[in-house]
Amino acid sequence: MTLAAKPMYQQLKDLIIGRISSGDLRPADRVPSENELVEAMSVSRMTANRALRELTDEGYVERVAGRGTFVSDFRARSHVLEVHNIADEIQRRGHVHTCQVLRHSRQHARGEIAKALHVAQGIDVFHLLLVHFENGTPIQLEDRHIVADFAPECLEQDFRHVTPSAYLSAISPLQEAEQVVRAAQPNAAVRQRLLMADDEPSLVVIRRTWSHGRPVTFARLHHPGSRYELTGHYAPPGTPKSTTENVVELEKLQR
Amino acid sequence: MTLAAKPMYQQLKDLIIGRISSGDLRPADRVPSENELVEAMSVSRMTANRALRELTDEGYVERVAGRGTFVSDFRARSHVLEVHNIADEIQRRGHVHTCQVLRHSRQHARGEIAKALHVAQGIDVFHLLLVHFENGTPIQLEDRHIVADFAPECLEQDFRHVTPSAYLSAISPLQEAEQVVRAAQPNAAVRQRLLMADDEPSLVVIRRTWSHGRPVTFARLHHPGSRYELTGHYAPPGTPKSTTENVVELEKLQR
DNA sequence: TGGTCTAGCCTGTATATACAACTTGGTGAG
DNA sequence: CTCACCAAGTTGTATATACAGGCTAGACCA
Repeated sequence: MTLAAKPMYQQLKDLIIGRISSGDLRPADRVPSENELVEAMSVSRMTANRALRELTDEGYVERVAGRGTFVSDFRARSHVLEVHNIADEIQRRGHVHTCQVLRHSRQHARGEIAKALHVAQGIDVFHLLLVHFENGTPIQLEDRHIVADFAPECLEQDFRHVTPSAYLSAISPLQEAEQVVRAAQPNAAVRQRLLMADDEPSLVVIRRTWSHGRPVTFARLHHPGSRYELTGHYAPPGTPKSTTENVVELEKLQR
Repeated sequence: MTLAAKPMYQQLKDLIIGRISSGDLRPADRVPSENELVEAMSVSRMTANRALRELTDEGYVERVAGRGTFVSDFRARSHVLEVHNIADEIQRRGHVHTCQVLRHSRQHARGEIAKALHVAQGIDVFHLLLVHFENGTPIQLEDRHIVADFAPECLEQDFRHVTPSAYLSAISPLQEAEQVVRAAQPNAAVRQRLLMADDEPSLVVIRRTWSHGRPVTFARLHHPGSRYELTGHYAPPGTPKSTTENVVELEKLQR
């Protein structure tokens, strides 16, 4: 915590980000114009301009000269979410996503899970075990733990139609993520759920996601090696006009 | 191509990026101060400030109040390179990197390679086959093709001490990369080179890199699944002060 | 009714100016 | 010689102002 007052342009940014995070401003909603901020916040237009311009660079809002400033579509901003939501990826390929819920329960965190989520042993967590299908073929086994007090309504949720990552990001913006990718030999249970051949390796993504400074969910995502791959594209920072192209986007391809 | 003149702040950015790319300004070199730009370019200080501030956000330069503006360490800007260079990763862990050159030849591009590199069949390419060791244990089999006219001195290079990616980025900044990560079952040759168990899967990274708008190198990087993983960290755009934390950094962990 | 035009709002950029905070090098006092 | 201090240069922020250009709704005309 710094004691120094934040600069005004940052206060404006925080204000608007707060209204977006809280749901007060939703995607496509109109954000106050520069002149409205000038009057409401008693700042100069250049200061309001800087705040809105940086929010544009960071992907929170989009601006159209002559019309105004509007909250971005969430997916445009949160690459982390884009990575998360396998349903969207499948849909983007024009395929059909279905999901089978194998487990959906409340447990006490222990061992590795408690450690990964930075909670004490025995704290309540939800455990989800789902299989995601693309056009009827199993493509991902999702083994996820969620800190219970972050998502108290979790047990009421029907995860066949809203993926856990979409559900979690609706509760609160997922702000940071850490992931590990490895090749592994799945055990028999995983192999059976994903209809994998005996000698087929799996691609495992282990991902831990933070919200408001604390880890809230820990997921192991198993994929059949013959049917799944991660692709990434790296562009240099700055050259294109939009910063949304500056960040790695990871999406999987099939076929 | 837009016919409209670029805005002045963008011209300033392009100017400075050009001086960095050309080597005229090297890491830690001092960039002209705002007031120097004001005099030299006949712009207002706010315009120079915007140019330098955005270059800071994009990782090209670092600014210190009272001292000046300095070209960033290259590694801080070019995450693509950071991903490339396995020798650096190993060294960062305090381990010893060694390298064995299995093949180092000039070939005619054909089939998949020609297609990936966007060159006609039969065009000259260099082929490299290297094994990278970490503390004496093989950790990566690098199977790389390089467009010959991009790196004409390639055959003279000793890749035991300078990795191909370091060599290539020294020739010209690698500006764009595309990669695919998959789990695979390596063939016997790969398995033998990497000292892998019979049933051990491999993590394969296939990477294609662009410079000045054309693909210049195509690499298949095989890793033993039990000894290698890719880790990534995603932070939200904007919240921290440094943009270097906003971009994915991929590095591998061992043990 | 249907089309055109314009006033008004909005963003995008640029300039001139001002003050605060930080860093460095030199100056002067002890 | 050493320490304290100050001046100059630098970045960081903020304001007031100006003009160009995109967009839209409503006025206006045929």
